[in-house]
Amino acid sequence: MSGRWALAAAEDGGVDVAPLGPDGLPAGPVRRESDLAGAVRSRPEVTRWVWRSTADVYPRLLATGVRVERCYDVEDAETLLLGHEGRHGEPRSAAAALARLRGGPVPPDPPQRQADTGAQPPLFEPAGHRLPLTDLLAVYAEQQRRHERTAHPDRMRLLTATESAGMLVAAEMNRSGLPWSAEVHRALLHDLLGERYAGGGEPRRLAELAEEVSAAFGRRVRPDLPADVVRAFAGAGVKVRSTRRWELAAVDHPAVRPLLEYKKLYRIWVAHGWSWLQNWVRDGRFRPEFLAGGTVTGRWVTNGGGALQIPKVIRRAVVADPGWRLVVADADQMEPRVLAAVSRDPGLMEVAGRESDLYQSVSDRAFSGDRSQAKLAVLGAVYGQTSGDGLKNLAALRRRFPVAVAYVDEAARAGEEGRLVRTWLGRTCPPAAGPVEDAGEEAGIPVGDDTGDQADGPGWGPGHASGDSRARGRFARNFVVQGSAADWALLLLAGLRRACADLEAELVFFQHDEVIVHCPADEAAAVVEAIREASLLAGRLTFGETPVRFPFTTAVVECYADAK
DNA sequence: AGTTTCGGCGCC
DNA sequence: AAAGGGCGCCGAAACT
Repeated sequence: MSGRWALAAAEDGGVDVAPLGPDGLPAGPVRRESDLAGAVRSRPEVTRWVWRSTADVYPRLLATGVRVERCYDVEDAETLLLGHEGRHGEPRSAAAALARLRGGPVPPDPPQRQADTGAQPPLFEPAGHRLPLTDLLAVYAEQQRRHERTAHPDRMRLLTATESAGMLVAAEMNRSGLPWSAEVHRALLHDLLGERYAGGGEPRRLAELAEEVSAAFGRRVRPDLPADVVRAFAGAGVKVRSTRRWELAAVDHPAVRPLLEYKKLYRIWVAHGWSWLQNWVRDGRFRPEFLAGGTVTGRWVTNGGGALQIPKVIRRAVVADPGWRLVVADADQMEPRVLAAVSRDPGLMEVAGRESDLYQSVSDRAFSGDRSQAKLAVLGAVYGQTSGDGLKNLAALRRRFPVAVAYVDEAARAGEEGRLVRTWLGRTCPPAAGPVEDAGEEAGIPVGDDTGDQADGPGWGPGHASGDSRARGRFARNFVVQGSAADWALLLLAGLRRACADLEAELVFFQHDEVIVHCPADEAAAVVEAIREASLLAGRLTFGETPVRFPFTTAVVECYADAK
């Protein structure tokens, strides 16, 4: 008997397992086993494990060297199904799902698990999370039925399956870590920042730049304090509203150059300096915690170490093991290609059907030759740009690719009106997503008038198209593209993971549209080919048959910094 | 003293 | 040239 089995913690510390039939219903008696890893290891014929939570179960399996082919994560599916049903806020635990099914009081979700830096609790599925296997299966069966009630059941099934695959990948990457040379990193820091001084103060180079800034102003100024910098410029007769880089860059003053240099290096120092190295790198690996599906759009997030924001200059420290390579693969112009696939705009699909530079092609067709303007216009359409250069070319874009622009416009309208918006596979954006009613809303006030924009009181109460609803429109506009891109990227990851299972190669990094595989040098060519095949398959599985292609720029390197 | 928000910037 | 989407991180500032 192959196929699906289900698994749940038993109250005695053991584990219950049961085979499932093709209909998802139990196809045999529940068996009690004493040990989780043994129960899984002894059933290599199982192709999909149904369990409550991958984050609880899978790290324990990996710790004993057991991997699984596929899984179905009931609580993750519950989250996606609730969202699709427009019930985002409801508790998402399996216990809550069971209570809704049985009509009992729905328990609130237990507090979020801490990032597991320490030892794991002795039992998986601690009290409060655990659900007996028969109850878990009742929830699972109901979820199957709920899939059928969605707008596109086949896509929704694909979505929950691929999110579950993403959870497996994340757990495996958390275990493997990203190869990291502390030695290279230290040398890099020394080159950039100079010596560290005792007492934890600024390193030499930062101290020197701070001196230069102060000298330029003729008084002591701390460049890391925005308020101090704004005051200093005011004292020098220069009005700046903030100390953002682009605003300072336009100012003609001798303090600007050292100030901008300071800010760049300061950033390295505080975010990726010596203490970062101390905290996050051990035994030649950087180990952040990847969280699959950590955002509403489906993009991943990481806990710790800013793993998705590694500055380019620091990537010099990502170095393959001796005799191994890093295969770095980056999807080319992912967003417009995804827009082509979801909107089915004939012109944009044709352009996206070529592997050559899409922005250049758009530029050739819609404008007259300027690639950077085409890129700005496309991204502006996706992000909901409201001014600037991108807007000027939006009209041309609209003429040449009317269906594509209408697609994101409609999403924006839906968002403004509080309607649900979905990705291609059915991940659903909460109706009030985006900036709700928090402060920092004066973004709608034009530059040049800094009078009391908070002295409004009854001025603009609830109602009409506020900056708030426009912000939700931009959020929804972006959601359908960014989220559908995340759908596709998950399929890609799942396919690549499967190919790597036959090799020594491991997935070690994933950042929205970029993956890194660490592999023996003689496997690199096979990995490159696997990426190509996974991309083809992911495009077809996610979006159906379209002419759209998703080419990758792939590099086989020993050091991440050499990839671009 | 401890906790939350802000400003700025890193990545996509 | 510079109002766009998603995040995390850090120290300072602003709170309780």
